[in-house]
Amino acid sequence: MVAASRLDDAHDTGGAERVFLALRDRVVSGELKAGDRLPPERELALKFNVSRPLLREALRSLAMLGFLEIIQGSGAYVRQPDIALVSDFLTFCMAQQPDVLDDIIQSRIAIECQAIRLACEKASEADLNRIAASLTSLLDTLDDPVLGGQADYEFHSGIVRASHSPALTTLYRALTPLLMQSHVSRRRIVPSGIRNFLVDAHKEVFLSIVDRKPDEAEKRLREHFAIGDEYRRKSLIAEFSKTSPNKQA
Amino acid sequence: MVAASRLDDAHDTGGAERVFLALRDRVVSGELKAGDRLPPERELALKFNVSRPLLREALRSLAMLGFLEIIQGSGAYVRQPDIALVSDFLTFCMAQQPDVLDDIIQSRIAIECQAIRLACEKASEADLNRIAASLTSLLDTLDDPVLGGQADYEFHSGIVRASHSPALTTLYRALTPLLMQSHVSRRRIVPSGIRNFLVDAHKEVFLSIVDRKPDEAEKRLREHFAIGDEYRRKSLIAEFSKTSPNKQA
DNA sequence: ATATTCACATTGGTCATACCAATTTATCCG
DNA sequence: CGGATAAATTGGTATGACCAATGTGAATAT
Repeated sequence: MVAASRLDDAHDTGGAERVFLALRDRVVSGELKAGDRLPPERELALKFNVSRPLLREALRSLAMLGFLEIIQGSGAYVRQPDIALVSDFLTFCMAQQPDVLDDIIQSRIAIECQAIRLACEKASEADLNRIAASLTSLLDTLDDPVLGGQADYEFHSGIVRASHSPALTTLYRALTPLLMQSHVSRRRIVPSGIRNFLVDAHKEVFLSIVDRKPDEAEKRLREHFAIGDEYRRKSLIAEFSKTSPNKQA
Repeated sequence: MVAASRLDDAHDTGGAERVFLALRDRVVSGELKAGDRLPPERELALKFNVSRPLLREALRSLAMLGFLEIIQGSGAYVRQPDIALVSDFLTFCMAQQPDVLDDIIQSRIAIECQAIRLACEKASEADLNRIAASLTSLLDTLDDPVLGGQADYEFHSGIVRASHSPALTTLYRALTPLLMQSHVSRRRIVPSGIRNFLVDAHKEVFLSIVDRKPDEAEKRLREHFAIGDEYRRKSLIAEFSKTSPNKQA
């Protein structure tokens, strides 16, 4: 009842799909746990009353979805699907829609703002230490756009992790690849003179967590995002008016 | 560079996977647009230097992932993958982790709180009308747990939709199946005397959007969620102390 | 001339079988 | 007992054939 979608419409799906669904359900229902080995193909083919090529279509599909790992000579093993696949797929789905790259930041703000509130409640000593460490490396990598971007990411993902919310963490991880695209490029255009200001913003956010003040923390985080957004607009306008100083209606 | 994951590790992947990746990349790169028909299987098999069963393993996998729709007698057509598949997968990934069902609500709060801020900026007349309509049907279905839950969902998804953020909307849609599980059941335990109070909370949230006051809107929405959460706790405790009045350490 | 129908070509769906390659297991020899 | 080798197991691939659904176009009836 959980995993539905179009796949299980009453439609007498073809043989391959029938097998695919049967095996998939056995995995999602927990009947097949991670690490379990499936029976040999020839045996499974008999059990499902299909030929081996058909059965293999189903197995291969499950493997591509990350439900199975198939090892030649050994067998097919159930495995925990990796969030990275969701991420890929999500990336693709969103990439199809126009202007999503500019919009994806909204998901990020959403998750982080909720995460930081939870972090104010639940952050452990270790969480705070980790975030503090990323703050330090943020300071140390001010001049390196790549390392700096990485430190920045670790700071923010540290907040999400400190929320101790698996759902938020999972979502954030799924969005990370998409975020990366607009992330590094954004940092590249930040005027060098203002970097200290950005660092201060990070510090303030961090301190609000330490002080366990959710409202303040979220407020500061939102300001941090807003400022970044403002810079992006400004530099976009600057770039734009440089090439075509008229077009702005 | 976008969609990476383990699939394209240097590994000289097997033939089927090779074909799978080649075709998948042609889709994600836009070389194959939605609606395009692939060459016949026999022809493709030749082009990739694989046998038809092998090629079919790849095609079937793509179909299961939602990249293709295969129609007997007609052909294989590229199609826009459906978010519902992401949803399924996300559902499964999260379901594997313990206590996620209680935690998924955090994702919901995150998205809606960000969405409501955007909605305050961008909500159109039509958006407001839609939300208002769901408020009305919320009033009309106070006694029906199913219809009431549906109206409730329409109210909240209306807010998300009013944000005009494709990213938030997509994510919300992906989470919906998971939300549904804890949604209806929660409504069922709301004491009937307090329903008017809940309706008022919805009204206040709505009015804040109409007034275009993001901070107020988010605050009220958070209160709305907090109250729901409180009810849930109370009824859980009540249920708990009924069956085993001691165990609480 | 147009519409309907029917036969044929195209294309995916399925099967059976054979053989190759990697792994695992059993066996044998030291 | 342990390592090496052979046999069995298991996935990987190929070929060819036939069925079923669809699409196409020609022949026919109106």
